[in-house]
Amino acid sequence: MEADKLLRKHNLRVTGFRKEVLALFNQRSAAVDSRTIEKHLQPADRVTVYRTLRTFEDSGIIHRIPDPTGAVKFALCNDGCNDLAHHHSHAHFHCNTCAMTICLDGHGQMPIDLPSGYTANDIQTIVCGVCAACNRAT
Amino acid sequence: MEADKLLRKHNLRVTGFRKEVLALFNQRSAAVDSRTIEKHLQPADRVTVYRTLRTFEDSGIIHRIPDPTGAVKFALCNDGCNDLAHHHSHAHFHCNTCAMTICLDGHGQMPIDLPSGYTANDIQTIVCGVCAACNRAT
DNA sequence: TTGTTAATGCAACAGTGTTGCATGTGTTTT
DNA sequence: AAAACACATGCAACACTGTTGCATTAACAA
Ligand SMILES: [Mn+2]
Ligand SMILES: [Mn+2]
Ligand SMILES: [Zn+2]
Ligand SMILES: [Zn+2]
Repeated sequence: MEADKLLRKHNLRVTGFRKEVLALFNQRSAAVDSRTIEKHLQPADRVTVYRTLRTFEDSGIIHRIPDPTGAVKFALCNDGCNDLAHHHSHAHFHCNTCAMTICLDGHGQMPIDLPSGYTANDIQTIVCGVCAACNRAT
Repeated sequence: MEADKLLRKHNLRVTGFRKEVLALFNQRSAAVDSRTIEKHLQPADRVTVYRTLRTFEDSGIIHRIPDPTGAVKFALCNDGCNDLAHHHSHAHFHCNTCAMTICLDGHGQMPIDLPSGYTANDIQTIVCGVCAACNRAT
């Protein structure tokens, strides 16, 4: 979606920086971390990057993807997410070689037995392995 | 397993600090983070805590459990893990209320379709919700 | 018991993310 | 179009997590 429309739809002010961040998300197929935004949108203040990411996440524009190394990345939400709730049921893939992370759309979750008294809100699955590019390079 | 035997089995020197860390893991059913070890085993040097955790992880004594908030916790490996490889196929539960994390043993993983050329080594599943204690407290 | 090797403690540092506050900009109202 | 308002940004300072180098101490083998 057009950056202007997307921001207005989520009741956010349309600023140059936010449009640039959205453009960066759109031109990348992989998930993006704050450092990448900071470097790519020079000169970008680290604080502004973090606040923008938090605003986008709180508004339902992007979702947070922690990878198994402890790093945190973000990707655009497909649709239907807003300030009230995110609803994703997709897994993520993390490449152990190049650290790239992508969303894996289109498959459900296996039911999981929980101990008595426990309730589940959300199930997050991270598949770790080697991506196509890194497999070819081997 | 006895701390001494466990350490020797993994070719690690038996030190007081390592035995105390293992005792802490044994007396807790939930996963443990570095901060907890540091506070509980006063006076414990932060660097020593991190190096001990890394050594234990590299040796196959504990495994790393990143939770969706970005925090990292650790839990004892059941068995069969060593310095060459960890083999776990269990999910983890993270309580959104009290931030407690536990291992969920005894169930497999659903097969996941990957894009062409991608290969998977490991699948990590994190179930987020509310634990029994927090549900009762509501 | 002696010597070798590894573990620990301390200091300093890097990276990530946060807060307070002043200033600038987008949006709405008049 | 101008003014007023609310919010976004930039800067400085800080907290937290984790790492590295180096000197000292402790484990263990000979
Ligand atoms: Mn995703
Ligand atoms: Mn586990
Ligand atoms: Zn890769
Ligand atoms: Zn809880």
